[in-house]
Amino acid sequence: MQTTYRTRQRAVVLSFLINSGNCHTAEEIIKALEEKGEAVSKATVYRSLELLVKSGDVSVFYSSRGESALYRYIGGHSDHFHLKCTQCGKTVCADCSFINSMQKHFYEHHGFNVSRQRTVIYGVCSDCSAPAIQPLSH
Amino acid sequence: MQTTYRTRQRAVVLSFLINSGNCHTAEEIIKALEEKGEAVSKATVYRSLELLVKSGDVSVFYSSRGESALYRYIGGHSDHFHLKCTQCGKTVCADCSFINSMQKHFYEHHGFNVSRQRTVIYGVCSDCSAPAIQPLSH
DNA sequence: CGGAATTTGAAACTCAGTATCAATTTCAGC
DNA sequence: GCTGAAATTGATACTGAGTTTCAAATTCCG
Repeated sequence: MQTTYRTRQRAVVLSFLINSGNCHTAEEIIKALEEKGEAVSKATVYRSLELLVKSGDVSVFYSSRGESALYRYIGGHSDHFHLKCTQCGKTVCADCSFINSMQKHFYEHHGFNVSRQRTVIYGVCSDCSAPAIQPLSH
Repeated sequence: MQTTYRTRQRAVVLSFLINSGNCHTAEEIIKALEEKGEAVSKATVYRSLELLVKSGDVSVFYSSRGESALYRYIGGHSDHFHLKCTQCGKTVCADCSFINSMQKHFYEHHGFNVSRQRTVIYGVCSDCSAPAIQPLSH
């Protein structure tokens, strides 16, 4: 299925993500478009996002249950992982070359082709590490 | 808060996970206990799981939204990541020393203390990759 | 233009997980 | 072993992100 952006609604959702460049929940997008006077219904926003993810223009990433999925424009090529702090909930993007080694390792030793866009690394960020830094657990 | 297992319900949930050794959704646990005649209410199963996760005996892992969280007994020491295939949905546990390097990298370069139990690596498994690829065994 | 096919939006629905609260169980002190 | 405070349970109601439904609107294409 070829994704086309021939409707106002899809174009508006896509361009919102392109202009922002950041991660957004579906609800954020709905609200933002409403405020811009470019209202698009909930159902249509979800449907558009699904298409955009399928076409590779946008990445989804699911953190914990109870938190909404985050959508982000990647224009078909993304190079980062998400680091999510389990204490404060903040999400940071890690853009660095170590990721290549990781990808290589999992491919060569586990036959597993890592998806950079979808992977989430959980842990505790530096801000939340207690004064007396806990030793690496387990 | 010290986690104690002084109630029948918590003990039953824990021992179910210990005996199984596998990942289970909360609903699976509820149903299984019912069938064993050891019924524990939904609310209590969720509460017990939360305690068990806090105490480190059990790990949760959230895959995509729309799929339930998976709980698994880890007895306080787990050394693996979850590799989840975005095509067939299968989840594999990767237990290997490379994980130490990863943990070290994210700690040293990003100040981020990676949680092995909670992290999910997404990608495409060898079964779903193009025909010819065979992983090196590990 | 005109009819078929696609897309939209409002509203109802789903369902994993959470909150509520009265009833039950456990615990600590006696 | 008894007793009252504290913790825990379970039935049920609730929540909220995401999905489904279906009639109305829009787009496509000959």
